[in-house]
Amino acid sequence: MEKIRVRFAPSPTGALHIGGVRTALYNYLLAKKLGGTFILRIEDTDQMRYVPGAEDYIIEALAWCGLTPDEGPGFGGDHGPYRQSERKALYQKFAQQLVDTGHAYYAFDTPEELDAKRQSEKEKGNHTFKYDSKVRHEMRNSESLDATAVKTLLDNNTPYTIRLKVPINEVVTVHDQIRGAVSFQSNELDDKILMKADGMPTYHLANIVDDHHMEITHVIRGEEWLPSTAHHILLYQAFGWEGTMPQFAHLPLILKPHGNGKLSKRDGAKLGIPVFPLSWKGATPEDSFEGFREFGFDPNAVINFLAFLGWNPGTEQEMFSKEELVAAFSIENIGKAGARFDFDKAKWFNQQYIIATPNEELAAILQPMARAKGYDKDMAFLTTFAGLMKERVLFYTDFLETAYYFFEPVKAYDQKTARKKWKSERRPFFEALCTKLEGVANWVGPDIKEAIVSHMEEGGLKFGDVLPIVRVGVCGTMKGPDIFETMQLLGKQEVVQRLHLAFDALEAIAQAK
RNA sequence: GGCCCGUUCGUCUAGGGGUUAGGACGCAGGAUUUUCAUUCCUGAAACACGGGUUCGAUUCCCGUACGGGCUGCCA
Repeated sequence: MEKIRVRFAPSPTGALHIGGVRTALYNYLLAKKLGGTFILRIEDTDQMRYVPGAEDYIIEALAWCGLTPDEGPGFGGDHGPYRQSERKALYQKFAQQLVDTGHAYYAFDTPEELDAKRQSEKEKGNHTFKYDSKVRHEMRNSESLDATAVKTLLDNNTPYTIRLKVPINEVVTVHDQIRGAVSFQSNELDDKILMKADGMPTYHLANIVDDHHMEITHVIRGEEWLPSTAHHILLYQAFGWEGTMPQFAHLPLILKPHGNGKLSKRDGAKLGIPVFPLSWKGATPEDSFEGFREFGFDPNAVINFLAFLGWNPGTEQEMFSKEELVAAFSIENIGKAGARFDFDKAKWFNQQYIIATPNEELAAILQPMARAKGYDKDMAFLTTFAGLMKERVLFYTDFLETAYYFFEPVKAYDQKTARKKWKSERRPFFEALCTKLEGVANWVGPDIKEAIVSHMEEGGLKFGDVLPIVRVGVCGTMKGPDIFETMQLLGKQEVVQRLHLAFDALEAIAQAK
């Protein structure tokens, strides 16, 4: 059997949406599972919407997710170039071929004329104007005009588009791998523009020409493309390429967490959740977004989460490494209905990944983040720290934010604990505790605990009287890892120093009430 | 409006003519942990509706409703 070839073909019009990442993922997964080739193709045929930097973003986002293309711009491959703007001549040649064989025609209607037509039809109460087989003879094109008129227009360099001449009274059937047979009446199909007046092809033409020349075997893309697939099949037929036409699989869309419609970039800003893999700095603040990476997500968790938005393995396993996803993936297990973006589930996946990651790896991830914050701690410290904290964080960023007190002095003390637990008359007891701690020869958790417990018993106090003060004194908060382990990591000098400082602060809070 | 796709707990979903309709997230309660979290246990929670077909439909068919997509010289 021939090796499969799939492509991910984004348009560089801005940041790559998380839905696009999922499309890339499914393509990648299928390619890897079948030992095929995963191709990246940049569909930059719209000069108006082109955004500089978007292509770099796409490549960096795929790299972060571990979805490295086998072929693509900058990745090599012998089916290039992989940017559509660099394949213009090819599209022009094939568009011309279609005109010559009677499958397409020149259309001289200007955008203004078309707008006016749409407007007048609307005012007449008709349905939306459609440029199709029923009206093309009323328009200005090489179907309605005689040959000499057309030649004159062409000789005078009149701007024109090339439109697909959709045949009449045919049924076009898409055999979708996910949805089965989907049929369209050709009479319902409009004469899609194939070549724009600026000499660039539209998606439809470029897509078919490229998929054919790049020998694509499976087209896996969003459901929004299902309606135009009928046109695509017509194009394959017009070119005589039906024999090598790829298989189609149209993916269900990713929907908003709440309310109607598909997930949009606005939802990210509105709900304070990431909808892009990486942060994106657009021209305006409204066009700038925080990404999953900057939010503190592990890319493998994002991949795992995304894989389950529209697909499932058919078993009850939920945690999948990329390799396991490759092994388990199949088009048959892709769902048909749109899936809501569930950020709580994404958080859960990330938490599970962090817990499952070895402490040393966590430390390596944390080190650059710590340095950026000016925290200068070695790998041994960070490794122990990671082990202490990993079961109580959701994101990588949480490590250094909620547990900042491992790196710098306590900024604030928990008011409630201070008021409830601090007793002025016990100050001598706690001062003595510090002295006792200074005497601990082997500064390790169990010995620290023993020192505190024995001092507590001598003073006739209970755990509830002593530990909250120690914890808040050292950490400022009642939340955190085992206090004795924490004290060990922080070191004797630091702990004793913090405790002395804390007694004053706690006293002040208690007095203030 | 037209065309196309879809519909199982709040969410992601498994299942499939006869099941106590399964799992996960989230939620509630409990155990462990003298903090928080983790972990474990328990619980509430679903087959959109109406007709068929059938001995029997959540499962098959048809409608309806609802949701989604497309309807650009965007992709």
